[in-house]
Amino acid sequence: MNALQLFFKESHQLSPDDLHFIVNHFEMISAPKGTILFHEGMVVDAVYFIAEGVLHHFNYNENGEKTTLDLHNGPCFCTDLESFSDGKKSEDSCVTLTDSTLFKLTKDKYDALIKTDVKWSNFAKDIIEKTLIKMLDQLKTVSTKTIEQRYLDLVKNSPLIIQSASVADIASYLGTSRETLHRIRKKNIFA
Amino acid sequence: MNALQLFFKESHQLSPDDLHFIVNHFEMISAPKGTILFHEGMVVDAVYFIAEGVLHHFNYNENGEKTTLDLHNGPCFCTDLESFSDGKKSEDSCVTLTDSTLFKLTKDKYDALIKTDVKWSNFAKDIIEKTLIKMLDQLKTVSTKTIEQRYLDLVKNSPLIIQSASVADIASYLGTSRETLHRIRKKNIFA
DNA sequence: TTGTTAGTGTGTCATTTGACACAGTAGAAG
DNA sequence: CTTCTACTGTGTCAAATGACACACTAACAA
Repeated sequence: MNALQLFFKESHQLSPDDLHFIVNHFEMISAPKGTILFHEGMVVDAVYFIAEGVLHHFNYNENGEKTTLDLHNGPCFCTDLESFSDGKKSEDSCVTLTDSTLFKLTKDKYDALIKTDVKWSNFAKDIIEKTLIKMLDQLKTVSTKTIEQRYLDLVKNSPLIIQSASVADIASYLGTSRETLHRIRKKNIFA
Repeated sequence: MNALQLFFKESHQLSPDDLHFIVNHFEMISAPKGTILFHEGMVVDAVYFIAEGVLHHFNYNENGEKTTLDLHNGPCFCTDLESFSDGKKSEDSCVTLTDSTLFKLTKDKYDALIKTDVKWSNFAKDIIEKTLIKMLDQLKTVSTKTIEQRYLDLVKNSPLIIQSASVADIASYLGTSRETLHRIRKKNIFA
């Protein structure tokens, strides 16, 4: 049983047949470090399930400065939803920071799946809803906790991200400068 | 035709019958300034459509400090999704800052609606998806733009929020102190 | 009227932060 | 091995920020 099946089995009650049916719509991809899932200017026509690996989701602001939007650590889904959903050109890019195992679901197959059965429409709704709850929580965390607290949480909960991403990218993710993150790290050598 | 019908008509293609059917599940509420939609500790068993009015969505962190999570300005939906979806006790509170017109959909009716027809399941999925895209954009804005830029955007796009919320609450929403927001306002008297 | 309360405007000051500069290091490529 | 490149570590300093303090105003109740 692969990571995708395990994820679906634990998060939703699906019969073995349903599990098999849904997983067969995904294509497994072994993506070495440095693989570009999508980049600025392209239409993102797939959603990826990250079974294993760390991914860097970023964009460039109007001054050409790189901003880290997210550091994904599987298992979780990853796409540019606005591009995937509306067919717009993406403003973001996403690259693997470690060798990764991904499962790709193309938009064609996704759309077909949604139309097949109420069950799959509700399935998609639940996944989107869970993602929204996660994002709302992230927004709450950003406005409530200090950068130091968030860094320590990251060290505790996602050591793989700390290992794989550069200080500059982590600093950008936390919304501070490379130097300030360095001060925080020096202060918390024990962590 | 009321604001809810107008919103649904513009955001989704619905037949007049469908429009009538869905809107009839909502209850219209005239909520004077100071009305509490939900508060910390209660299970939020309804989703609200804000037809008109400004609402303050906030919580208290572990130090007992009030943090503004959102300042809603209709037309838009408002609930504590995690509480509504999972039946958990809410950590947040939501209060009207102006006399408001709301449309309330209880969880019972929502659940029944979802089961009725694929159409309503997909309808809910689309609304949740749009909300998620909005939240992702908000998260991007928070990490990309300066507080001053965000304040000026707020003045430009949501003058009602600026008029209705206190300086302290807006500062908290932007992630800064009352005093720093005051400096920004002094610097931009023209705005 | 007089308190009372909540919110605003503003000055001072210590602290934090970001920007800049540069040395050190590790890994890749020749 | 040497060179190149990217990243890390670190010091200095000016600027931004938050905390504190207090006067002022408006709304409301006694």
